[in-house]
Amino acid sequence: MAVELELSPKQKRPPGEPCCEPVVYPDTERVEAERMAIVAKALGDPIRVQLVDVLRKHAGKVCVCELTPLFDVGQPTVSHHLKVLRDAGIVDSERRGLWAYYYVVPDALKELTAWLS
Amino acid sequence: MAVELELSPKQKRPPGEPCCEPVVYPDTERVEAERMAIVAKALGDPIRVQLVDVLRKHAGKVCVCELTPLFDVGQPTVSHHLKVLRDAGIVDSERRGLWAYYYVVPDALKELTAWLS
DNA sequence: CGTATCCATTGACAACTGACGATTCAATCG
DNA sequence: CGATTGAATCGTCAGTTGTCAATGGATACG
Repeated sequence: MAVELELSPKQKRPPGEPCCEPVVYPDTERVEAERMAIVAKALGDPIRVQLVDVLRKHAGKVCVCELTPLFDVGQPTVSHHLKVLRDAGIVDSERRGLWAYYYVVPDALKELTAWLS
Repeated sequence: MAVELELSPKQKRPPGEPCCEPVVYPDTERVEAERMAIVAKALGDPIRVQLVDVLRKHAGKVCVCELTPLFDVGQPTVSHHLKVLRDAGIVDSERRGLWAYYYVVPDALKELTAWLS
């Protein structure tokens, strides 16, 4: 890894000129990067990482009342974190009677995983 | 996917008792979740995602002066984003003369990728 | 009906973020 | 030396985030 690349001038450039010519950047990447960032940002909190972890390990729908006592924060805060995950499309919920069941949206993390690899 | 799981009571619970018994949560997960969140948080910005993308595609060390013109933000802001990535252990830099070269730390994204899969 | 329960929402607050302009620092060149 | 350049740092500012206490809404039970 860490292959040495020969890039641009990099040495003895006459003053008055800019350093390097800008690397072209495909515009399609920009939209893709935005999606990655949204998902990654939603995972940028330990509680939300654990929430996703629990939901995945249960491989089904989990009641909020089971998630709340897992953390040292109040119920509204857990509800807030679940909303962040839902807004990012990572999880979704289903109300059944008095309870709300959350589950990981299949393939929601697929794109980010693919990009990371 | 989305297997239905039989969980706890969930129906006709006598008032006065808590809803569900809390699910046990291994403490080792907590430290792991913290590391995931740190990396994910660092990737939670489109510019930083693109920075990592460019650095990876170049498969080597890239001068900051080549990165700056790629974005619609000033040089100090790009420098700030690079610092965030470096603090998260995702990239590292090497100064050679007047220029700074950045590169993706090998296996820096390995743990997050493994967790996502 | 009234009450209890689960969950979401609101408002408030301190802390953090991303952006900029200005400055600083180190290294190179004349 | 003095001037220039690449890059980092500093201050500042608006916007966002994580948390809580309090409230609200819907459903179930008696």
